[in-house]
Parts: sequence; C-alpha cells; structure tokens
Amino acid sequence: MVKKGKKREESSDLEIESLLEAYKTFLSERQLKFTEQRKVIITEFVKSGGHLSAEDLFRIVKKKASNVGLASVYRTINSLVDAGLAEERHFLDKTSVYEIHKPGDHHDHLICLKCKKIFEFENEAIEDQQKKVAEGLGFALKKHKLELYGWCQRSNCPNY
Amino acid sequence: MVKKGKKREESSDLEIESLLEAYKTFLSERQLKFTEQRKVIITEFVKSGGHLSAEDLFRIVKKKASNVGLASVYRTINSLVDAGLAEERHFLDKTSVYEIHKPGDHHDHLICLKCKKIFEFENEAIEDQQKKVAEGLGFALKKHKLELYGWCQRSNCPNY
DNA sequence: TTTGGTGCAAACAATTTGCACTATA
DNA sequence: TATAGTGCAAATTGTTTGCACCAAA
Repeated sequence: MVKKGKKREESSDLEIESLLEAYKTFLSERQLKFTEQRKVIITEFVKSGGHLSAEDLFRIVKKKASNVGLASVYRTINSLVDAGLAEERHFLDKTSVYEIHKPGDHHDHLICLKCKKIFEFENEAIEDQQKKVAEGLGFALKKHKLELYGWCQRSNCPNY
Repeated sequence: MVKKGKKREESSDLEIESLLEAYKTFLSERQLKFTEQRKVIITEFVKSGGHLSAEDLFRIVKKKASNVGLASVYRTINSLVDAGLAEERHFLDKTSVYEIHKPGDHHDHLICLKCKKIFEFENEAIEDQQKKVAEGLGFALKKHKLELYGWCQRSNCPNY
C-alpha cells in the first residue's frame, strides 16, 4: 500500500519534471517565457491525470494559486498543445478536455457511458487494419481517433 | 451520365421519403407536430448529403424558405437526433456537423486534412477487433467512433 | 530594459431559451 | 381549439482577445 502510493507519487513527479523540461526547451527555442503560472497550471494538469476541461483545471489551480486567471489556463494549455506536449479531445460533451501527449506514445480511449470514466488502451491489430483501410482508399494516413463507448464493470460504477 | 444523375436523384428522393416517414411516426407517437419548416429542413439536409453544420444547413434552407429561422434548424436537427435518425459529429473543428443515421447502418470516417473532404467506410475486421479489446477490458461495447485523418489523392485536392 | 505574460473584462462563436404569435392535429 | 412549433432577440456556454500592468530573460 505504502509502496504503491510512493511509486505513484514518484512517477508523477518524474512525469511533471520531464514535461516541464520539454516545455522549457520549447519555450526558450522561440524566446517565450516560463512563468510561475505556467508551472502551477502544468503541474496540476499532470497531477490530475489529464482528461479535464480548462474550467475544471482552473478550479484546481485556483486552490494552489488563487491569483491565476482562467485565461491563463486556456493560454497555457493551448501553448502546451502547440508544443506538441498536450492534445485536445472531445468525448461525450462539447467541451474540450486535454491530455498529456508524450512524444511517441499514442493510445485510444474507452469511455464508460454510465460513470464517464475514461480508460486508455493500445491495440496493434486495430492500427494495422486502419492503415490497410486507408491505403486501400488511396489515403496517406496521418493520424486517427478511436473511441469506444460502453458499460464498464467496476463495482463502484453507478447505474446511471 | 444521364442515367447516373437520374439514379442518384431517385435514390435521394426515396431516402427523403423514408426518413420523413420514420420521423412522422416518431412525432405522432409522442403527440408532436410535423411542420412545413421541419419538412424543408430535413429535405435539404438529406439532399446535401449530410456532414454539415446547423449554420450551413440554415444558409441552404433559407434559399428555399426564407422565413425559416436558425433556431428551428437547431431544434429540428436536435429532434432528429432524439428520434435516432441523425447523429452529431465533431471532426476537425469545434462546430458540430450532422449526418443522417439509418437504423442498422453504421460507418466510420476518413477525413482529408488538405481538402477537408469526408469519406465513409466500413470495416468488419476493425469492428471485430474493437469488440475483442472491449471484452478484454470487461466492457460491454455500445458504440464506437473511429476517424482516420490523412491526405487523399484526388486530383482536385488542393495542396493546402 | 525589453518583450512576452498576466488578470480582468469585453468580445466572440455556437447553441439554447423565453415569449408572443402561428399553425398543426 | 388546444397545444406544440415558430421567429426573433436575448441569454448561456466555452473560448479568445485587447489592454494596462507585471515579471522573466
């Protein structure tokens, strides 16, 4: 238990650190500035595990640094997306949610229609097949978006 | 040439007719009314082939019936979605586009990042694999959304 | 000390809603 | 003729932007 908790924390810390490093590099390469606000926003974003809206992230950030404005949350996330370090997603709702994007890593999503929990997965066979379909239609495949919706079987999933 | 054009027209007419029938049934079952506006909106929607936003559909409809308001376009489309006869989609943009949903029919999309053209396809192998993934994670799969993005090779696709 | 970032409020864009009126059932 | 639908304008929601001030580089 303690071990698991500790492990999680450490890996989250590492994740934050490496993301911040990558972001700082991106910024300095184009004479942009790394600010205290950006640090808090990104840190809380990573800690949360992602998949949250700008508004939700804003609420979390405000608790840590009450002076941060919603506009800065939007600006920081957009900047992260520009840097290729985050991705915008639209699941069930119209509002955008964001997730960290580690270069090289890519995954798809499984969303529970009852509890709204979002799971991630990777599947080689599906990707191969997608490539075949695209090629068959004369398409040079650049990216894809696959979302599976269903009912999960977690014991605490409400029958909503 | 003539034959092809005629065929298309006929099938579009049939499509409109059967969609309107299904919609009328839906409406009368719950004491809702089938109005002249709804008829024009849905007819133009089908004729257009779908994949357009409320605003775009509104522009088309206004040419046929200048009295129709944007709100009615939204209300009609939403009502069609409620009836299960249309589906909302979000591709590259934030604005919703809609498409006709024929019960039983389902397909995925291939979108050209250069010319924005939307192609539809179906692939059994991908669907099978999706089912396996979901089952493997203890999910009862209800629906899915797959979008492939790439570059098409149509001669008239602009290098945008 | 230059210039990009910030918070705030105003602006925007997409969509929904309240209301007096109209048309379908 | 009762009630759902309509057009219009106002309201809402999510997101972006202009501006005077602040803080990284």
